[in-house]
Amino acid sequence: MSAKAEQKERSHETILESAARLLREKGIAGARVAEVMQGAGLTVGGFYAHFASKEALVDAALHRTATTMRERLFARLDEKPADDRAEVVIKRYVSAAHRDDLLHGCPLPAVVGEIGTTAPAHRAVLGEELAALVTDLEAQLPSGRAIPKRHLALGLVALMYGALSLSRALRGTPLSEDVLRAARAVGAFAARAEATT
Amino acid sequence: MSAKAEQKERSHETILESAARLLREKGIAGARVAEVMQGAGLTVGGFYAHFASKEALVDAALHRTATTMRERLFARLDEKPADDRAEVVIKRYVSAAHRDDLLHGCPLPAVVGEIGTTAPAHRAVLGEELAALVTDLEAQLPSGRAIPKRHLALGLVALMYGALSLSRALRGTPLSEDVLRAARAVGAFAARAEATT
DNA sequence: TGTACATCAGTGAACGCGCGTTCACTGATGTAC
DNA sequence: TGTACATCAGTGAACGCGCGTTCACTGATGTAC
Repeated sequence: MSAKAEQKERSHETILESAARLLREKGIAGARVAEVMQGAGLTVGGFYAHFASKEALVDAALHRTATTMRERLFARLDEKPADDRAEVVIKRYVSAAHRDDLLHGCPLPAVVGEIGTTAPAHRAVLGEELAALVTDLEAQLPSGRAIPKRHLALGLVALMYGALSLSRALRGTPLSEDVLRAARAVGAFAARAEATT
Repeated sequence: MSAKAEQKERSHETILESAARLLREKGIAGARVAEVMQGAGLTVGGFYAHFASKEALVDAALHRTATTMRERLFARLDEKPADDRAEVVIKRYVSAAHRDDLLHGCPLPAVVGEIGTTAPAHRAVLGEELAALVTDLEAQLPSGRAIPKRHLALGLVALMYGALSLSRALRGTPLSEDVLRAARAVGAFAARAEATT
């Protein structure tokens, strides 16, 4: 590949990384094209040689951030006892560290509300990434009885997302820690009790 | 009171109602001042005689919508057996009807993300309304053992909010119904199992 | 009761600002001969 | 190997548009005498 093409590919990557960071920090509307380009060390004008529109950028950044988040969430699980794995995932996701880690953390809290209201165009990516997350979590669940595995996984995802989302919105207030602690307790309880009931 | 003052009070109320509706439909940024006033049958210019700023309006509308939502959620619970009440609340909140009822429903899905990212000014109201919701739910929970009542209530609120939020964002796709069903199952399970374990 | 003035809820147009997108241009890299 | 032209990643300024907020004005209501 020519040096020119390599350069462009590098820029594309840098733009995506910058977008991913801003998306998690400021949401869809808050991640402005000019700021994304500035974060990539470039100027606004060049953006449209890399992406067809802001919408396309957001879709790409959402896919990217959701993927890296999933990788981190399910990393090195083989080191843990099989029965603990779901709980480990829950604890990793529902934690103060994850709440504060906007650089590598989950993008959902910053975008789900907007997708439900003013940015329905991103509904499809959201669906795909969520389904992937549910599938990954399902694989770590012990077989239960009262609730089908996939339902339990989906319910746990709703709990995890809800807790992180509220915790981020309440950052700096006591409730922010409380909701994490509470959700960890309820999540672990549901995952375990289901397995042994 | 003079007819003039009465007129102004009526307008104030109408503006708040219009804002409450738009806030649930379109979020904070999406609820534009001009549209709020138009929805109240007035023009933009008059707005600042009623509210100091858009921020003040949003705070007021958030308090209003959260309050009416809570009233509806906990209405006529005395008709239900004490042991079922928490589950009834969960089912009312985590339902397709509530997902689609933007006129009277919960404002949280539309605003929590923005408060966490671009609108931290509303963090205080969010905290107050959430605390009120948790307190109300806690009062309907049977006494459990493994998890303190308030923690269980807070965890259930995270689950309920998370499920409604995702369900609204995924409206029109199969996952939208699935997440409601899954969260109802997990919520009812946690509330019940906790009481009897 | 009537008249002259004051008040004030609401209007409509303008303000400054920031956004996504477009476009003529630049200069380094790549290609043809 | 050297020269002339083509390509194209990135620049910087402009575009149209919509937002929150301001403000001079209007006309119906309220008040003083």
